Amino acid sequence: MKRAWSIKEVEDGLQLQGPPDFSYSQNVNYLSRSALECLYEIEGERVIRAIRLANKPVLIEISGKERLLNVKLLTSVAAGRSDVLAEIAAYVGEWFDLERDMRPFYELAARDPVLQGAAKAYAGLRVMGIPELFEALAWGIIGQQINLPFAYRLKRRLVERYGDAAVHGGRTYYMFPAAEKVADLTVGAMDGLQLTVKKREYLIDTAQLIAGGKLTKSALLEAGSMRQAERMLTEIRGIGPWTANYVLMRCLRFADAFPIDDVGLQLAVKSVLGLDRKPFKSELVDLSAHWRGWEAYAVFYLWRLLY
DNA sequence: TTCCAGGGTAACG
DNA sequence: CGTTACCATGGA
Repeated sequence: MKRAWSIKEVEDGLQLQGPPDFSYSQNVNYLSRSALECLYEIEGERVIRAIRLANKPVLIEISGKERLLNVKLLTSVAAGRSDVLAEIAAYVGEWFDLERDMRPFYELAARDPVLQGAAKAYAGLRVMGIPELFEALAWGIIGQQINLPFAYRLKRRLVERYGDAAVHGGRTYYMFPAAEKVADLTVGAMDGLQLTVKKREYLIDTAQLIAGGKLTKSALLEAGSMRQAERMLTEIRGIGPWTANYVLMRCLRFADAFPIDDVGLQLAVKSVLGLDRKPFKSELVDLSAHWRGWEAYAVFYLWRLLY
């Protein structure tokens, strides 16, 4: 199968050429949106993070310009360097959404009064992904019904207590905790994180499903349809429509995933349309009829107006 | 104190 | 199936 982007091995890592309608700086600007993020470090337009390969952290540093991404390998790899680089390329490709052809979205957005402003302002932005399923689900669960700065604080506490890390240049780079690690925790052990008891239960239950192989990305992708995958997720206690669609959007990359009940979406639409109240769900249903097939990108671009 | 934040469950028609 | 209480936690 032909990719819309290309991979080249170079001396210190990889050089990726992104697809059309991809802007490195737009996506890095998105990554910079919160100073509270704890899973990567941004310096100027360079991004450094640890990713999990064979359950061990490998450090990469990404830089780039326009459609180009340079991925520098900071961890020394003795054997199987090409295999490691291939896995890194796959991760970065998923993270930066390099596979998607976004032209249909931009055509649709240019004609849409709600989307056209954001689509123009952030042209080249992708739905930045969360490739690891447990990280995506956990981040969704953590973020339920709390404001974003607090959600970041909760994530940081969890990550610093249970996440594996790599040290480089005197700094510590954490990975999100492995599902296997959280699967073995108890509600009591998770005291002091400021997570509600319910959320702790949801996190542990979800971790156990993933660690036990009962919930996987491939099972969700092969569910047959987005609706089927959504059903698989919402059958899990603690994962409702919002969390399911959030994960389908950012991890499984369904372009038609749609967390319609999202407060951020409501606030963005309120702002764009100059309403004096949040839109009713029925209004969002009507507005989003124009977004069909691209709801996830519509939401992501609207969120970008806020954060 | 009240209201809100990138919701979810359970009970009830 | 759609509605409606009720829940949980910190911040403004």
